Amino acid sequence: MNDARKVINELLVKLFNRILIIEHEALKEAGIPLSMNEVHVLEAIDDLDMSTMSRIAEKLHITVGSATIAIDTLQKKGYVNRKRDKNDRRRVIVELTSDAAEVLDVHDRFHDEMITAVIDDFELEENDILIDALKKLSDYFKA
Amino acid sequence: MNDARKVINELLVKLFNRILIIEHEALKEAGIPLSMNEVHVLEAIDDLDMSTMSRIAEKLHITVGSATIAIDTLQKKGYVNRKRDKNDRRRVIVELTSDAAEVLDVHDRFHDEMITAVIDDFELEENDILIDALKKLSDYFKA
DNA sequence: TCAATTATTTTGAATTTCAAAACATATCAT
DNA sequence: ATGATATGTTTTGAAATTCAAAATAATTGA
Repeated sequence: MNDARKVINELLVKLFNRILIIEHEALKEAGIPLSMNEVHVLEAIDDLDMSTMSRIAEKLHITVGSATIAIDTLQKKGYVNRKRDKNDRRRVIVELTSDAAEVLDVHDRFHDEMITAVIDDFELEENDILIDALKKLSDYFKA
Repeated sequence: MNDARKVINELLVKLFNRILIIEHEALKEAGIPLSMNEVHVLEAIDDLDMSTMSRIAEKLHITVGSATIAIDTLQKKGYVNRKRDKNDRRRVIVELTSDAAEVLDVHDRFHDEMITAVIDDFELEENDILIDALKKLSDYFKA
């Protein structure tokens, strides 16, 4: 296996786990009682237009039953509220509280710093090549 | 936020999860009764020289108690064996069975195909730039 | 209106996680 | 060599996380 393959594999296998662990420890130190899994639920809700239980479950690739339980504990912890959709009372809309917005802000800033650290040194042309490669990687998994 | 930042962030936030989901579904379809978490335990054991409980726990950033339980279920499923270290009988050495080796082979081939898909199109010079960028990303998290 | 569909929750079982206590073995100092 | 301390693993109890399947509730369409 040549150097390129080794480095890319190392990246895929280990880097992402390392990021998750670092983020998890940052939450712990900040006294935020959330797992990374729970932060990902908050992110999903933030991304969705109408964050119903089934859309949240679909986005996170979990069952709706699992979503119910995830939202239960986030609600107990004060990071989300449930409300019924007025047009279709079967639906539950999940909303983020201001506490959740704060957590997501911190999370966004973390990602921002991380990216800055990586791309600040690059020339514009090198940036293009990097983006090309990452897009290719990303596209490979969309298929 | 410019295009480079967006793509890199997208990659970090979503690509890894997508890979895990795809790998998990591949295991399911192959009838292998393991979660990705459990595969990562097998990988850790494979990587370690002397795979004692505490080394496995350290490598995976979990407590030794959690490692005990993880190894218990992998043992029940027939993917690992325990044996006592003869020089220090406090230590438990965990060994992979041939079933585990098979799972890791499939996992390795999956990663190989993935990498091939990404780098096949690149010129050698572009490869160097890509590796540079990925190393920078990786180094940032080693600190 | 009544059956079928859609949305969510509940249930029961298995895994995963932690911290702290319990247990076993080894090492070090006296 | 023996008693204290350190090291390695398991056990315990509690909370999260996951799934599949059953139960409940509301809507839609014939």
